[in-house]
Amino acid sequence: MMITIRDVAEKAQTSIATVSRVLNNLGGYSEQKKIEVLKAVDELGYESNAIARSMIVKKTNTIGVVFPNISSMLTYEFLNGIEDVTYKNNFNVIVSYTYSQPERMMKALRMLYEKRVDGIIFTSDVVNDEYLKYFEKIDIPVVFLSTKSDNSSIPYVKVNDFNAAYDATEYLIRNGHNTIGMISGNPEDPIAGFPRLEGYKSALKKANLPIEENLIRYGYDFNFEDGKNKFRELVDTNPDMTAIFAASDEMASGAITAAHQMDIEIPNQISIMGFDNTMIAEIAYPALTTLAQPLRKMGSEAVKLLLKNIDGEKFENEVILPHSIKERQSVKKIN
Amino acid sequence: MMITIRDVAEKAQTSIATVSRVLNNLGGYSEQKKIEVLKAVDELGYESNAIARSMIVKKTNTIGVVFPNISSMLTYEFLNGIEDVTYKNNFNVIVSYTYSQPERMMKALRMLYEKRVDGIIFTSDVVNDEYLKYFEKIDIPVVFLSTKSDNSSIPYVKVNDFNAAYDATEYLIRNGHNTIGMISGNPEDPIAGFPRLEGYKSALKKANLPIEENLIRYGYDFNFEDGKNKFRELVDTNPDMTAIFAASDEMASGAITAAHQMDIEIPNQISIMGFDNTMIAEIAYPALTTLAQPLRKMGSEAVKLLLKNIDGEKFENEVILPHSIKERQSVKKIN
DNA sequence: TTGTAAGCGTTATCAT
DNA sequence: ATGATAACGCTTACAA
Repeated sequence: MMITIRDVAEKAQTSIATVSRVLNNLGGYSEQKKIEVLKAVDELGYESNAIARSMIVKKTNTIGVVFPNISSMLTYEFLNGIEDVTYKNNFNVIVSYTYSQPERMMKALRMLYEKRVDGIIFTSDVVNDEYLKYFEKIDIPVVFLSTKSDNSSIPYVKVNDFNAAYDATEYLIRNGHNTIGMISGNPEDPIAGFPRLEGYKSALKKANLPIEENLIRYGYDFNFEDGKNKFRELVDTNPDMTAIFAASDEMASGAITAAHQMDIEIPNQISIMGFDNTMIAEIAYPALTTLAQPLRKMGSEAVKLLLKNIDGEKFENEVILPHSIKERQSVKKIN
Repeated sequence: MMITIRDVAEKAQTSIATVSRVLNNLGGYSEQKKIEVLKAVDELGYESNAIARSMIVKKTNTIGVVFPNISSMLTYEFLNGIEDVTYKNNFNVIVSYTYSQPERMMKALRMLYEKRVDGIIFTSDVVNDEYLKYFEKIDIPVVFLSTKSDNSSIPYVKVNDFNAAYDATEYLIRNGHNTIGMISGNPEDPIAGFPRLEGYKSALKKANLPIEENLIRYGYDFNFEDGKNKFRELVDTNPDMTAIFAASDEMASGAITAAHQMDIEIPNQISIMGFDNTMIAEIAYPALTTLAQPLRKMGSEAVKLLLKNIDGEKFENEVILPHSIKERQSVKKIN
């Protein structure tokens, strides 16, 4: 049935030990043996069994990645960045979607541990104590991607969300806006919610602009629908508002769609600034000026960090990647 | 270090066989023993090692999914549909992106085989003989998702792309358009290219409309940029054209963006019809009327088919899912 | 009901 | 340079 190292050894008239040696380039065999073994491998079409190997070497060359229910685009970009470097390092990646449900997360984590993945990338979700305790228990390298926890020394890679939101807001101010609304995500979200909200407020304060609660609306999922609804609310109650900063491109594009429906011209009447710089920003009309996160790079850096950890090398306990402002057409410069 | 079934047996004062039995609910032990074992498991925090189990039972409860470089949105929807049912069935999924490069595909396939996945979902890519030969060799259940091969009896799940494109074009005709351009993908693509093109032509023919090569443009990646460029070409050389059918939402949204730049009103001057019904269709402005594929469902059906195959149950060798037309605002009815 | 022991397909240790 | 053989952590006959 399945061709094993034994079949190869037999065909090459040698022992399984020698076959293993040549297959793993360990040396300690004659050139002659090597040729015979390789020939047998080729003729039999033998391919080694990583499961059996894993048992011995205690390494599966597989990592797990858990995603909550975040934007499809974010997921895609992260995953691509991740897969790019795992591929180069001969690792595979198991993905799980958890929809931010703790039971689902725990089951996913347990399955990953059962399969003895060498490491885990935990993405964009809030980190609770149950997860941390489990990470501690299973003692597998973990890195947080676009999230972090103050109760843990697990390394993370992200942008500085506070600074990013500050810069985005400051960009609007610099371009002549002084009544700026915000479509925030869930303010309880310790990454994409609270810090971005605070960054917005901080930029306002720095410019001596008042912080009005009425100019702030809270979505809960950073999604298109939220953006649409919150835009309407914002416009209905803030006639003087000239710009809106949305905490995600999806929300920003929802806002733009709502604007079209309300016959409000973007950016002439109201400017909109997004966050993320996913493909959505380009597709929206007008195309979104947005705060760009290096999403793919965040993914690949997370894996690099994880692999260092797995290999027992020294690794950073935080990597903050630079953000930038991508100018397109959704913000009017009114200087 | 690692807690094994041995530790549990020792602590529970019994044999590893009995521990295994209660862990797997095999019966053949006293209630008393069961309690003791479970207690030991709990106290030690034992979690079984799927790798070791896989060696014996020759099943990893893992499937592999290979994606080419198709649209991020398609990938996301497929993967979600897939993961939904694997999760329910206690399977994990390993994803690989191949960028449609045969060497990369072969490496990915080999890695999946090395890890002894129980099945493979092969998505949206053209199937060459090398792949087919490898599938035959490794003798692992495979299902094609949104692709197929005439040289193979490997089962597939997809929509009927010819009919779908026919219906999309017929919809435009029915709504009063008679000079209809097409932004096709690569016509060599046996799934999203050729059949959709033929469906378009067939609908034209059926309505006694001429098929003009000048009304057809070929992108190569079904992407946004292609859509932009091909729209311009089409408009520049076809003053009478009132509608365009694009073979993907991404191309359609590219067309819309180009239209905005050229000050062409959609749908008043030109109607645009997309294909896929991804989130992009909703974000575009005007929102895309498009031919909807049940993407998530396609993913989940593919897994169901695969799992049946893995479990040795009877399975269909093709499942064609129904498509539909999702009306939004990008097509004008000029009756 | 329970335990002993033989694998599963590798790698790694130890002789030779 | 080579080959036996003992792990690895489980499941599963087979005995008792």
